[in-house]
Amino acid sequence: MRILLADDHDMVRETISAYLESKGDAIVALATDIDGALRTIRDAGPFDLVLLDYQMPGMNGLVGLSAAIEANGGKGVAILSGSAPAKTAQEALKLGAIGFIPKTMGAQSLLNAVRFMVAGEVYVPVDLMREEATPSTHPLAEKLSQREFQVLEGLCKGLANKEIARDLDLQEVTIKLHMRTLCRKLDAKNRTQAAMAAKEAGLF
Amino acid sequence: MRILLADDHDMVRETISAYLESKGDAIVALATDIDGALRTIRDAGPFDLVLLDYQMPGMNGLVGLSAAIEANGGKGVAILSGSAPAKTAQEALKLGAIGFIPKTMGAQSLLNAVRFMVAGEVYVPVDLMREEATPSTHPLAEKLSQREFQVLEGLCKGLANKEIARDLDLQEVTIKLHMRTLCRKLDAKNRTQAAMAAKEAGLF
DNA sequence: ACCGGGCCTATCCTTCCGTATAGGGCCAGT
DNA sequence: ACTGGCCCTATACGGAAGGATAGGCCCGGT
Repeated sequence: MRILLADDHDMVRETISAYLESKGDAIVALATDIDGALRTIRDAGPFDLVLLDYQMPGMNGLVGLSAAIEANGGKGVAILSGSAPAKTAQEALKLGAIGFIPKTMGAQSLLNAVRFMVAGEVYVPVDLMREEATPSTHPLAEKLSQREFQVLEGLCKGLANKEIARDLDLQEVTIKLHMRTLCRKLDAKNRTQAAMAAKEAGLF
Repeated sequence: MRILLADDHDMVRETISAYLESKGDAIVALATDIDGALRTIRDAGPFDLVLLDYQMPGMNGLVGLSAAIEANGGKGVAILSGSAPAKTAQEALKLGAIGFIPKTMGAQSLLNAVRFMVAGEVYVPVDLMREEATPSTHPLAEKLSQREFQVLEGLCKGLANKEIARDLDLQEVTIKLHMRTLCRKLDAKNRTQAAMAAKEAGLF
């Protein structure tokens, strides 16, 4: 099977490709960014499977994914992600990805998943499906109430209290209240620190 | 040579260890977090080299590094990092790390570096040294002046304009000025969005 | 029945943020 | 010599953020 692996980390790219080639019977082409990946797809024809790192130069969000899917003409494209926000996985699948693979997955499992996807099946790890069933369950987010979580989400978009209030159909003062408890719980001095803490924890 | 590799991403951990064991003549022990790494070091005696992922459960910042260095009694401990802020590398070395390895490095280079460090030498990639010489050189940061960069750094710590002004020995108004141009350049509506953008870009 | 916790709202006040306007100094390229 | 970019400062104002205090609603546990 012919596979294209695109990841900007040389080490990750080379070791994973070496693994797939030795343990699996794969022929692996490599790319370091979206542009390189798209070029390789066009030059070397469609691959049985294209693996795209989620965090890579060029593919802001998932815009690069659509381009790759189109370029690879029918055959599968999957997303490879280090810190998987679960929500991203759903969006990727909605855009037509054939799979979503967190790097927390084992190497042998990766190989199995790759074979599965090459066969045309859609692969999603059970962890993410479970996480979809029980909406949140995040180590840091467990301390927060639902409201506080919503407010934090607005905060991380850089919204003002008034805007968050409008979005949630509440009064501005209420947002301020939540913001204060939020800052306490996240051990932050102000909204910016709270936002950074949330970002650091991988929420949003 | 006996090596301990600690990384919370199963895939990365297993493929890299497979590479080191097949291409290099290494015996690789594995751990998924700091606690596991420390336990393994104590149980299985000191390793010729310990490789710690920078972003891993338990090791907030570099506090886990010191513990590992102490536990490994004299023999080397190195940091493995995905997004290398260069400054972190210097701090790691200051704390007694024997090396700093960005994952953007090739697999063969990793092997060379590992052999080098096992021999007792301190390894740092030239990229980082160069980056130290020419302070910044960041894709997004190239648009920013030095001052703006400093202000952004303070912002990302969650500091108030007044505090940033004190740190840089400037007037608060000046900070406000930079903050405004900063927001324009980062395409942000306010300081929070600017901070998130910086975080997103991997600065700090 | 009572209490506590989460939630929403209100008023008041201080401080900080964001913006505008208007200077001056420094240095590099034209 | 002039322009333009970067840097610093000053004054001023409206609005937002942050904090304190106080009250009411609903629900689950004692």
